[in-house]
Amino acid sequence: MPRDQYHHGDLAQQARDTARAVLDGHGDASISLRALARQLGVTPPALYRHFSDRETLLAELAADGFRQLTAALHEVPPEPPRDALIGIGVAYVHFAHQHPNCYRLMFGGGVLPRGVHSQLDDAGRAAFAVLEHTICRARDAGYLRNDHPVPQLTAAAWALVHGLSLLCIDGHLGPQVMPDLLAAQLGALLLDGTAR
Amino acid sequence: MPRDQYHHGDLAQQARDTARAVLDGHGDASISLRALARQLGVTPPALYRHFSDRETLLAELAADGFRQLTAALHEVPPEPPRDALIGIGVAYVHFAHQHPNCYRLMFGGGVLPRGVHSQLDDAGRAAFAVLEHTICRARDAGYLRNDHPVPQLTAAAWALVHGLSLLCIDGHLGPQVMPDLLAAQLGALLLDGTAR
DNA sequence: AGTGCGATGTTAACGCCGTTAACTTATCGC
DNA sequence: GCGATAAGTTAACGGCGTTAACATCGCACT
Repeated sequence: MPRDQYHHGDLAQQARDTARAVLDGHGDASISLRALARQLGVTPPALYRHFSDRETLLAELAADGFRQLTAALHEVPPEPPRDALIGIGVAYVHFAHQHPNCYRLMFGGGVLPRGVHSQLDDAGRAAFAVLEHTICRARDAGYLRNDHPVPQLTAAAWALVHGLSLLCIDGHLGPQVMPDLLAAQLGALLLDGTAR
Repeated sequence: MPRDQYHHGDLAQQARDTARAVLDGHGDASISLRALARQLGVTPPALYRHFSDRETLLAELAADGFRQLTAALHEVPPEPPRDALIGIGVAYVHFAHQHPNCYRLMFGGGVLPRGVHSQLDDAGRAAFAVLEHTICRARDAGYLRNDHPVPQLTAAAWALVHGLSLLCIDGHLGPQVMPDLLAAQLGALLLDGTAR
């Protein structure tokens, strides 16, 4: 229990928390190490004792987001297959809608490179694995067509929920859409097909 | 035909071109007005005679991207409906794959706000209209189910191609995927359904 | 109890950025 | 020619990420 003077003991976590608040409120572009330091009553270089650079801090936030997402997906009941698949999709879009700026950071592409921050890559793969596992189970249970390879089915599902998440987040679908409902409807559409 | 001294006559277009090259090569984050001015042999404030700020320049690039995309979608043969729908999807993903950084700028969300740069909004709507129109035609021709509203079908199609584009661009689907082929396969999957 | 050392801060500085104000020069219509 | 205006310049402000060099705190060991 340190006195909050020189060593105030918890700078790393406080920095993460504050940065996360800024992220949620104003987006990753608004996260500035100098502003962060100011807000924490510390000089800018102090943060470099805990994060090798700004990008690493962002990567930690994104990895945390992936862990949250993974947890949310794990809460979806695994049976019956159809409900599990649609439930995963709804949970996915729901997460993105609840944490839009975090989601954009996680999947931004331009801002965080792959293959550099290993814990970020791992956390991302873990989230993906839940989706893939659900699809495998559904196919093994005979619910999905087996004339298409699993990676293709997975790509379709992921593309649909990922695209829907971003379109919702960015307001491209108009203001009054209800993401959870729409996710369920589009999930059903993918399962049943749009042609007649 | 100005001597390239004080007024070199074409700064605005040259700036757009150079910025576009930087965008394609290194992403929007690497576009710096100062570096741009340096590269064009001009002082930084000169650019402000032609662009009210950095964001406006980026918006012009993004709007140009939307116009390119719209043109590409218009080249897809409109018949028969199934081929038109899949063709639109393939062309869409193909564009994103060819101009990843431009596509990210167009749909980045965090970087360019809606409702601020009207020409950008217009260009975006025009691209969307092509997709929606194709779906309307297919439904009117009796090819698509009519127990779902058009906006829902449109959202499904758009979400799929948008999501697939970004997943490809960001390398989330592995290195050896072929975007055009995958787009055609997933398009068929959405039309025919994944359940059996 | 003293001491040395590593962890954790600080100060000062570098070079980059976007942007603005005030000024200068070129070009074009009359 | 000349005057308005378009298109450049110089100089400056404040913010940013990051680094090097230095200072201080607190714990582990003698």
